[in-house]
Amino acid sequence: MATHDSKGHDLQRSLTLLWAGRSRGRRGPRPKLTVAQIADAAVRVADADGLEALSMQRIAAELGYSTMSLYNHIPSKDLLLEVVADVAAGPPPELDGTGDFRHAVRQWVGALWAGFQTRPWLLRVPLDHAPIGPNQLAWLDRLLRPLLTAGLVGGEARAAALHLTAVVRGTAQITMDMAGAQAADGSPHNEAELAHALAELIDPDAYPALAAVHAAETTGDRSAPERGDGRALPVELSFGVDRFLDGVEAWVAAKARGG
Amino acid sequence: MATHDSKGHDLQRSLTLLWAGRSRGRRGPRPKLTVAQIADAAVRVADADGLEALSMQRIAAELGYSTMSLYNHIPSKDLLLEVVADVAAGPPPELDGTGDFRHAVRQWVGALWAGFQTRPWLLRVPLDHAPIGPNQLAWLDRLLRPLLTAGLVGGEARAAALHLTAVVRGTAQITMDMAGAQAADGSPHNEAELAHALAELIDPDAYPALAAVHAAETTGDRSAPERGDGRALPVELSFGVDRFLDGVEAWVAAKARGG
DNA sequence: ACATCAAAACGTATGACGTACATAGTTTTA
DNA sequence: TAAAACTATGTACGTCATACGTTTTGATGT
Repeated sequence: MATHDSKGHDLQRSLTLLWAGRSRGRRGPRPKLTVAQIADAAVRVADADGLEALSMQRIAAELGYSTMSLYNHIPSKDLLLEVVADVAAGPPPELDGTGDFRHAVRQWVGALWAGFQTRPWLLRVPLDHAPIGPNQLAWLDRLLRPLLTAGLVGGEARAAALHLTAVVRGTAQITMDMAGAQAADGSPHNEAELAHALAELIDPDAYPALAAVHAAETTGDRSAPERGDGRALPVELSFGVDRFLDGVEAWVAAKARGG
Repeated sequence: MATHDSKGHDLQRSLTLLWAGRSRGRRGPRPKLTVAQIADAAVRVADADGLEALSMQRIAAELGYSTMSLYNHIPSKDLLLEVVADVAAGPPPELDGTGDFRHAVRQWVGALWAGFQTRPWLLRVPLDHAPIGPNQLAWLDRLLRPLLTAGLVGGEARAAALHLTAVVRGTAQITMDMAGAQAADGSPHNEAELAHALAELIDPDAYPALAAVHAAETTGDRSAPERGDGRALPVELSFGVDRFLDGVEAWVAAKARGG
């Protein structure tokens, strides 16, 4: 009854594992296999064949060890995945510190987006608590810097950072999975086929707004929502992020005026 | 070689399954078991014990059928999950059409957020392509309406809708998973413990901005980022969404002035 | 140099999973 | 009534995470 089966969620274990704070007992052979090596191998496997191919057996094979040897260094696959996610995230980009906070934020967004392009499987890693890995924290820190210099105070900056992180994550999940699909085999259900198939389902009575938008995009009326102020951002993100930054700027300005 | 193993991604199948366009052959016994029944049972299981408990055997047991019977109505578990996700999403909320687009958008955001609270497992369902289920489309349509009346044109409204959907999804994923953890067993690693444990890891040299924000929030300096203009939205969302809406409003106003 | 012994590595085993396949059963049409 | 078309079931296979018991290893205390 006490053990609700429930995944451990052992925060302590997660932390020590993520931060490599191994206690290293005194006796016995020094481990030739390390958590870092295991995580690296896992990243290699996921990069090659996706997250669903990332089995303990596969990782062990990659390293030339037996499956169960891995469990001498990590307590479970779930915990390993946390480490893997942090390792795969890598260090955050260096941003321009030249005062233009919009530019810096856009750089950060672009870098995170690019990361998800490079490793789509990162989006499939189930996250079981707020990010606490060294790299995850570094990414967060890098985003907070321009937000703070822009004039946001603690709580606001935190909220804005959450907003931006969520946008990139969510947008990537929603828009990107299609890409993986068409590459799979020769089946040509590209964007065109989907658009066509959908068009027949969108009953203008049931979905008036959707039909209107769809119609507008099919004809030449595509009033391009890109732009901003020039610097490159993926189309899926630019409009939303730019509007958000407009709002943040206005907020800061209003605060300054107000006192 | 041609079959890259790759999951089917059979768009046609997905569509006909999602839209219940069963061809219903002429001969043979009328099926007593339907896709809808299976999906409902699946939702029941996921609601009760989470997505990881959602096995074909479990669904079959729930319905009193053998495991393999399910495969007479659905081609694979992946496809079933698509249907389940759409069913579980349910119909979108009715929004105020009283001209206040901000209010309507906030209502929508709040409803989606509430949905993810009610069914956290929806966030774990892997999405393999853009939403094409009836309910998913209905949600999208409902969001597009206030955005269009606000003055956004086709592509902009689409981008804004994507932005908002992504924000809610992403924010829910990032902030919410913690909640499930503490409920599991008696282990008391609540927010407090995590905050404490983290505090020791946040080296101000390595993470200056993060440390600053953290410090500001620990002392009484919590300049609350909530507010907006009063209507209830979850704290995690309100600041970001309100800033975004500010930006959208300004954008529309600028367009109106510009011609 | 040698004995000690914790830790590393390995092999085997278990139970759950998705689903291919062959079979048996049932109802509608010809 | 016979055949066709479809549903339901049971068995079987391969893969998964991981518990457990055994063997191997090599740094430490003597």
